[in-house]
Amino acid sequence: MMIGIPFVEENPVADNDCRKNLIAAAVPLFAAKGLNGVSVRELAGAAGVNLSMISYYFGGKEGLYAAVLTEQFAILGKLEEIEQMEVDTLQKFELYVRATVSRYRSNPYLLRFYTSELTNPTACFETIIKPAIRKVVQMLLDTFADGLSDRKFRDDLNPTDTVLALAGMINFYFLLEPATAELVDHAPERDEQLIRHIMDIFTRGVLR
Amino acid sequence: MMIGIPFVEENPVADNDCRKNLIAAAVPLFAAKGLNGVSVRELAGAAGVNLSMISYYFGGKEGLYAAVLTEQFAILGKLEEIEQMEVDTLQKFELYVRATVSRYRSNPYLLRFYTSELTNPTACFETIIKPAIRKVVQMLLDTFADGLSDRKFRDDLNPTDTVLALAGMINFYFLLEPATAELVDHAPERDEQLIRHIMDIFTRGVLR
DNA sequence: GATCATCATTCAAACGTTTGATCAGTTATA
DNA sequence: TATAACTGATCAAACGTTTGAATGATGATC
Repeated sequence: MMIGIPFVEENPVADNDCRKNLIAAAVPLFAAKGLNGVSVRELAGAAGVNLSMISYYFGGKEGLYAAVLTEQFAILGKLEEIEQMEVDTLQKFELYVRATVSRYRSNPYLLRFYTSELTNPTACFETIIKPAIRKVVQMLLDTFADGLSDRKFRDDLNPTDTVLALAGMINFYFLLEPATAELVDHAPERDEQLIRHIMDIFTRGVLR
Repeated sequence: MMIGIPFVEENPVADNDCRKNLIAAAVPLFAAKGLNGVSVRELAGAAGVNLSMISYYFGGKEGLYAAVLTEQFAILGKLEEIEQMEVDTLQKFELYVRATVSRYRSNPYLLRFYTSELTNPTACFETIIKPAIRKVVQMLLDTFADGLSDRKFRDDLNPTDTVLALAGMINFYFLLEPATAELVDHAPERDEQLIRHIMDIFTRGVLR
């Protein structure tokens, strides 16, 4: 009988191919079809392992999904460091935009999980996604407050409207890609121009 | 034997309670859990009709889903009229933002279908969602071109970056609501302020 | 050094349940 | 009475999970 989920190595000493392969194969599948859109047989088949390994290592399909999301969202923690950096307040916003772009470029599946959980939340939403997002928004709000107290930013703007506007400009660009691929050039080569334009609009909007 | 889908009244002369109830019940369920997250029994139960009515009226679960999406996205067609209106170019953008806000307020499920299809596209994506989105983006691009040729807008901005920035600001605000409800005030009473701030940032960004 | 017990791991097979779809049959309508 | 609307029962297929056996490596015991 299966009692619990077996040990999880913190240090990657033991490779655990089976476990590793399952997560690697699950990422693109869950990202494309969602938790309910993929079967355990499809997951096991793509990973090249026996389907009972999902229950063995993750306690079930939802456990594997949670493991995937945990791995995907770990990278969001890096954003918190931005506020502590010793650069101009406005440059912190640009760092956020740049970090967001490079995150989506280096991990093409993150945004799918992000919006999938926002739209059709699973059990993971409250435990993993919501806290991660709130940390980022809080960081942006604090950064805005810094710029306000330094008398760099206009004081007639609502902080949340402002930072969500910035986050919206950059996130929505990537979200819309599947629908506007033929209409809009989403090539990575254009990222620098995109960042400049977004920061341009934002800067004119918030500066005194 | 079931041969095909029965007649679909264009004019709502016959009420067709069964069909109507199914769509009405399916909207919140599909919006919350996605196509694969709801069973036909759950749908029929919520509508208070027999399970086989789904196949009878819509040819199956996916048919009901398509009917829901068609109904939800029909309202997007209204946006096309904006470009033809005889108002200032910048005011057209504000009309777009206002229409978007009021659309999400009057139909709280639309955004879920919108982003759900963008993230985990079903068969409906290519036929219903993609064309609808592209029409809106095209309308915004044309509006921007008008402002450019009138020498009202800066000519050093990329049109697509600009209009997607505007669309992102307003859409992302609603998308993020489930995650930031405790952090950000999303009350409809604040909508007017939100619109003003977004248009404020956008106007400063694009005007010469 | 050989034997044994123990352990995590992996497997094929089967589990019971739920799925979406369909059927023949019944009621309602016109 | 003919057609449309609807019902309860039933279907095969797919679902996620569990089972018990097989495997191979590890360490202790004699």
